[in-house]
Amino acid sequence: MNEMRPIRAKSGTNQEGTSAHNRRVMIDALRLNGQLSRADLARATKLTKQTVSNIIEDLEQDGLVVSLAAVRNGRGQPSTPYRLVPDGAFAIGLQIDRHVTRAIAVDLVGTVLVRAQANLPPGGPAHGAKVILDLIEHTRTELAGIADQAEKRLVGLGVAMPGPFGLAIDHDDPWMMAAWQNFPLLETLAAGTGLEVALQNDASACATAERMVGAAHGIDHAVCLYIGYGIGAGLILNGELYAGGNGNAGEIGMVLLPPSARRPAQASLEHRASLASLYQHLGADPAEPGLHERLNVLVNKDDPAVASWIDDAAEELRWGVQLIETIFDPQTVILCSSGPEILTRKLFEAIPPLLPSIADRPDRSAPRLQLGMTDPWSVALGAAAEPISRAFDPRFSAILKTRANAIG
Amino acid sequence: MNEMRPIRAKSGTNQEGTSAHNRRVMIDALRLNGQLSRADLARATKLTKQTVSNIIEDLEQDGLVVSLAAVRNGRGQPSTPYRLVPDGAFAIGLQIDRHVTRAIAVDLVGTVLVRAQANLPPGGPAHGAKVILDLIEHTRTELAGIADQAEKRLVGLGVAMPGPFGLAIDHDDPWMMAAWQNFPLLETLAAGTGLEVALQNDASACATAERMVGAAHGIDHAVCLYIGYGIGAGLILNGELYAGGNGNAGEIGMVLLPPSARRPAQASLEHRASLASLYQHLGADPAEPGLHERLNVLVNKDDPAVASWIDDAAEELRWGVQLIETIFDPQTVILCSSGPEILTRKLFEAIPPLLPSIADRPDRSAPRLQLGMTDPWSVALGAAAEPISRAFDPRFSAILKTRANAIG
DNA sequence: GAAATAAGTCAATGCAATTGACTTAATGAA
DNA sequence: TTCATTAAGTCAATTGCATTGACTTATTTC
Repeated sequence: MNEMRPIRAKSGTNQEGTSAHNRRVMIDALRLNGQLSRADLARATKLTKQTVSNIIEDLEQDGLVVSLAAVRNGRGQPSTPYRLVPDGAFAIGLQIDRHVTRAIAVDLVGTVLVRAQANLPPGGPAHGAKVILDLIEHTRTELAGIADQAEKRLVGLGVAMPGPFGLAIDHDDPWMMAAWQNFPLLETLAAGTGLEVALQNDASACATAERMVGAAHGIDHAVCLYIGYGIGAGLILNGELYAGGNGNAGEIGMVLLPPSARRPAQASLEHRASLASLYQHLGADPAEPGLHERLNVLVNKDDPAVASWIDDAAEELRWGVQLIETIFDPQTVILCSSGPEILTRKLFEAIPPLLPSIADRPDRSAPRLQLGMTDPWSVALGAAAEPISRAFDPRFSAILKTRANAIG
Repeated sequence: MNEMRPIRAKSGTNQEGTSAHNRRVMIDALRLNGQLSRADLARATKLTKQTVSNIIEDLEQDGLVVSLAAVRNGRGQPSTPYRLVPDGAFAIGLQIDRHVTRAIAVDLVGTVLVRAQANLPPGGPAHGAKVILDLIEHTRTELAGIADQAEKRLVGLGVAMPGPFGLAIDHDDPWMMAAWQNFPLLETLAAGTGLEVALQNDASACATAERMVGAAHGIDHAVCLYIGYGIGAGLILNGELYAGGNGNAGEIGMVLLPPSARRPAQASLEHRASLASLYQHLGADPAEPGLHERLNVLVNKDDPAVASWIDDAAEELRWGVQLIETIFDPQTVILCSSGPEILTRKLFEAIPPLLPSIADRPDRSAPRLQLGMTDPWSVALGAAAEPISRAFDPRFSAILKTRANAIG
């Protein structure tokens, strides 16, 4: 056939794909249920006992699962439960923010083993790249000191930074977030660390974290409403993170208010409910050292300026929640923030009553809105969770062949 | 283990799943590329020539593909292209609207073979159910007259009706759309037809149609902005229709306008840009016989009332497009409507200039907004396309085991 | 004509899940 | 105590689909 035009098609699969999927399903089941016997796994995955036995044996050999003491459950031979081995795999997560960068090392079950932080000098990647590589190196060394075989079991490096990605940019700030986007960051990090590198925006990272160890654990349809310097939504759809056609899905902060709102043209949600808007409201410089702590104090003592911002922001977010519910029909919405915990909590408390929406249904199980992780490190945690998820979670792409065979 | 608490886990897979997936990949590739040789398929799917040969032989035996005349392409043995056989499978689609119901029969490639329509009497399912079953029966009979083996190759019945689904409802209209929702429609239809039945809302159906034979053909991230009696968005995410946690994702018409808009509380997009709003604007009764044609005439002669509605609606939709782009980051947005073609076209022309959004990127290929199918039957077509898609498109769920084995 | 190139087939192999019988270890009833 | 019952888990053989490597066929190029 005409070799000129590219042929569009999905990949096929083979027994390797089958096997890979089944291994992932086992790991996923153990992650969700804590501990399960081989018989449990066989029932839950609809595979045969024998198949499960083989796979579990394999996973045990690979150091990913271990057996626990046998338990009697009535008649019949006692079962031997298995659970995940935390030290079975590790990943490093990197958060790049405006003036700070954080690195985290996690294990297979999402426990944080190392935290490290560094200030990013103004001037963008020209100066920042080395700081980041050093930070990763430092994290990696610390991890190697704590966990045996950590290097061998390192599955990748996840990176989170503010989006959106890939746009033509006409303005920039002293920290040059825009410059970071044009910088070949992934390539630099891959070359500098020798690890597989993947990028997501900070709201997605938050959602990834919530899915591994937080409120979205085991939930297939959840949206994280993330309030950072900007605002974004991290989307868990069909049990997987959804990034959109260009990795920018969920940039809810850039939604313009409707034309009839009689607002200054092109006002966006971000303008009234992000930390940036709070800093502006307070007349604070986002780069001010110790701002986070000062903010913490202000919120604690019920500073009126902060309180009035909370009222305004909560009103906007109330609408944002309704928007998310209406558009995504998730099982739950999770509020996350990189701000001080108390601020997030107060914001969370100020949002109700929620507006009527399709989420207001009689058969709900999860709450419409819940508080997510309030740790400012949760974005970095999500960054670290991504490689773990990519390596071990069941997903369509994992069954597909990635390369053709020698013979054809 | 404790049998009491249910174990959450995904299904495993086996060789059946592999084989099923690979068959679907072949069909998908032929659908997307028109015609391909076995060698083409092997390269595109990354499977071996032999595997492809076996599968194609199977598919040919099953009457799903046929070979065409061999073509010479330079050196080497000429290749034998294959294409899908339209008569390889059929499906029936049913659209239930307020006062009318439509049925369509399509073949494997989405060609419409039968159209049938009936008025729905007021009074909801009590009276309507029989009308619908008769309409389906009629469509089926006609199809059997046209296509050989149609009954044997009928893969299912797709149903489309206005959402949202599953809410507690406190008001209703004479056509009792709400009553339809509480009625065990799927069960009734499954029992009455003996077919597999699936339900989607009308915006989703439109997206399904656009994906099979329209502007979303071969595009993995697309959103249909559908203007019917209400407004909705049909979501194609990662190449599959996304329905949300409860089948209500994309109910964009129910998005409330932000609080700061100084509007009557709880105004929604639907109030100004749906056909319902147009009927109200014109003081027309939606149930008026021949309304569609009258509207057609009005639009054609540039009726000022219609024109002013178009202006208003276009302004709202301009915002709606920006909202969709910002939230889903699709490759393209497709405007669909169940109204008269000219109305849809005028609306489409009135929407630009589009608002700035993340979709406004330097590396675009598809237009940000395009006109979809303007046929009022496209919802019914989408309903019919769903069973075809479910039976033949590659998707994650298709590889998973659905039942455990005898032995275990 | 002969070499090169590509499509497609043949027969054997490989591999992961399946099958059915079997073993082990508990409970509960006689 | 004994023995049937129930359930977990193993063993060895089988199945079924993709793969492998050699081979055939048909065309172009030199």
